[in-house]
Amino acid sequence: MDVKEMKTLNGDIPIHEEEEESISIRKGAWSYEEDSILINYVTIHGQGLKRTGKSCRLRWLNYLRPNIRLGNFTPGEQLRIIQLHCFYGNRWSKIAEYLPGRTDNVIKNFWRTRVHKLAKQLKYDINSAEFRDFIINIWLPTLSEQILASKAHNCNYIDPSSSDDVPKTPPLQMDSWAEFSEDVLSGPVEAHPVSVLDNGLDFFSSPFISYGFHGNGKSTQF
DNA sequence: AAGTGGTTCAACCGCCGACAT
DNA sequence: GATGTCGGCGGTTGAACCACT
Repeated sequence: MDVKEMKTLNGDIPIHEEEEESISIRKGAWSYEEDSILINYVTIHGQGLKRTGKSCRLRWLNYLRPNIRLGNFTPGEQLRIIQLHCFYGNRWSKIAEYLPGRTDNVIKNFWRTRVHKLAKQLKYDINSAEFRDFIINIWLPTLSEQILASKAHNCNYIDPSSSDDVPKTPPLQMDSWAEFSEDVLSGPVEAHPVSVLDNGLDFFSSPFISYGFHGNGKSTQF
């Protein structure tokens, strides 16, 4: 049973999600009314799933709750993740606060699959200065180009991560980051295929987040 | 078509801190 | 203060899927 279901069991009118956020979580001893609600629910629905509360919670948070965003990360989201990871490290839940509708789990998966894979294929240590330079000098500028191209291509799209409700991306502590303007980071963002760049990078070779890197005898995708 | 290896991502695990008793 | 419970977090696993031979 999810939180919203519990809140409507009393026969009250359904609670809007905005209101839901403002309702404080009760702790401590259960009241008679709460016991009644729980008994009624189990009477109607049975004890239900052979799942732990922890498992149910995870399923709800990562997949079922309203406003969850599924699907591939946009260039803007990727840019923000990379930027935020430089600031917060592996604090995935913190990073997720800046990406509405995205969970810490999917961000973690993105980092561990796409980014680690890229580092491995380029034969860089994920924490090395060389890989950091690659990100700053090649990957991020390319993402920025894609974002700007998307802006030009689709003026009506609004990037959810740029809404006023989302915390601003924290300041980065590397000089190179200053080169990336707020204009790039705050504008509308959507993935669009981008043509081959003149430096030999072939980005967006698939409709999903998949890039090719050809150079120095290395060929990879991330 | 079948086998194999690589990739993705949802789910699980273990730890830790907060809180109630 | 001691103990137990629970939620949140980051790390890890494994099933499903995909690409290639």
